[in-house]
Amino acid sequence: MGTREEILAAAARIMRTEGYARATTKEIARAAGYSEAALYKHFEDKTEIFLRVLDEQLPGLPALLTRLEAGSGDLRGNLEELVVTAVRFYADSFPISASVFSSQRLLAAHRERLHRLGGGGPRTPEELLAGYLGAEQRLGRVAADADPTAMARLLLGASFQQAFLATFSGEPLSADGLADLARDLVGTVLGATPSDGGG
Amino acid sequence: MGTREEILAAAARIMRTEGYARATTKEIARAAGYSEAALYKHFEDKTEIFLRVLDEQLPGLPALLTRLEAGSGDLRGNLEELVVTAVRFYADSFPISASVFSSQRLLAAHRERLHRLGGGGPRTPEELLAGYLGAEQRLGRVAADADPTAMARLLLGASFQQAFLATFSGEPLSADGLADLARDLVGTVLGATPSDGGG
DNA sequence: CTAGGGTGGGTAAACACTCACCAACCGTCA
DNA sequence: TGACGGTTGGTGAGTGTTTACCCACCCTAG
Repeated sequence: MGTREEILAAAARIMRTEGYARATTKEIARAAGYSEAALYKHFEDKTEIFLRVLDEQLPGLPALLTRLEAGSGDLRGNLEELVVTAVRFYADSFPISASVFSSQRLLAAHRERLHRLGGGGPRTPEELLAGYLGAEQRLGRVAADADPTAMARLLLGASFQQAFLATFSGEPLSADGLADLARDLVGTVLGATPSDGGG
Repeated sequence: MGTREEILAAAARIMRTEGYARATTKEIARAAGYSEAALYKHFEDKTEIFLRVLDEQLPGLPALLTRLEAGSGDLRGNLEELVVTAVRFYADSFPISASVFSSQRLLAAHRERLHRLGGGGPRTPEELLAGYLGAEQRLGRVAADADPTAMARLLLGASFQQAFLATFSGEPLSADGLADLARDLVGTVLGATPSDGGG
């Protein structure tokens, strides 16, 4: 890992654990094991560091989504695994995403970057999941009158909010709790709750 | 409006529009029309100002939720109105809630406050909505095998995330778009999509 | 010898917070 | 009525600290 990547990793670590306010140039340099001046050999300014963290240091939810293949595996199982992954992903990335709201300048810069990158490239998680559900629908594994976009929004939205609440309250996400949550959410969205519904 | 309330309103305004990073004591004082020293006549320190903003300056989603009465009105209509209100509420409060993540100190202080206030008092939106749905279920207006908690999490979660995405992208929430969203989400959660399903 | 990547030790500005002071209002008392 | 003193809520001008950022310099590989 080069110096540049060490700096970005340190910045991401601090933002996750201490919050944006503590992610000062001095703290980042110390955590990365370099001097403050070194930051400026690799980045224009502090804003660029944060934008790079957002671009390069967030784990990939889209990666899992593009692996979803209609018709393969168990639909319910696929969706439950997706919810578990999504909650973990959101819980991980939330403290960093939230810091974008710390400054209007950061927010504006990040919006512009997303616009430029998002033009013809990867689509949003919502669109990817809706696409998958639509394909399953065409295969007859999802009710014909269902609304794939609404289903995607409900599942990802609930994952997002549950991750937010967990991060907020500081309680760790247990594997069991996550599995229960995933089963209940997927069961409700697919329309038929299995008979052994848990708490 | 007393000085104290003017200060809180100014702080909330700045956090909403400029972000936490710009919400300095100097800026708050200037926006409120007082000197910096005046802030410290009314508040212990800056942290207290932000905690009070969170307590007193956020609009009330719980208020709408407690007005929901099982058996009255149209179930679908009630839920759609709730979704519209929830998206607006979350979009309003997001920039302020997000700033809690700016500092571990703020986050810890806010957690403790929530714990103390939440001990025997008002419950969370999720619990209130699940309670309402359970009551409707007992009245036969919601399918007997449905999971009220999962339904509440899906509806509020999707509202939360859609509000986040709108705030993030900077696009305003149109009344029509919100109504469509609410109809699709509620229709999917209740299990039967109306025949005239829109885009 | 040069160039890229590193550092110690700065700088000016911004930060949260405080101090001595003051004006206006209060009930009291003659 | 009106002088008196205390409390409340306000201020201008600071304080020391922390911030992002930079300069002069250095070390080493090619």
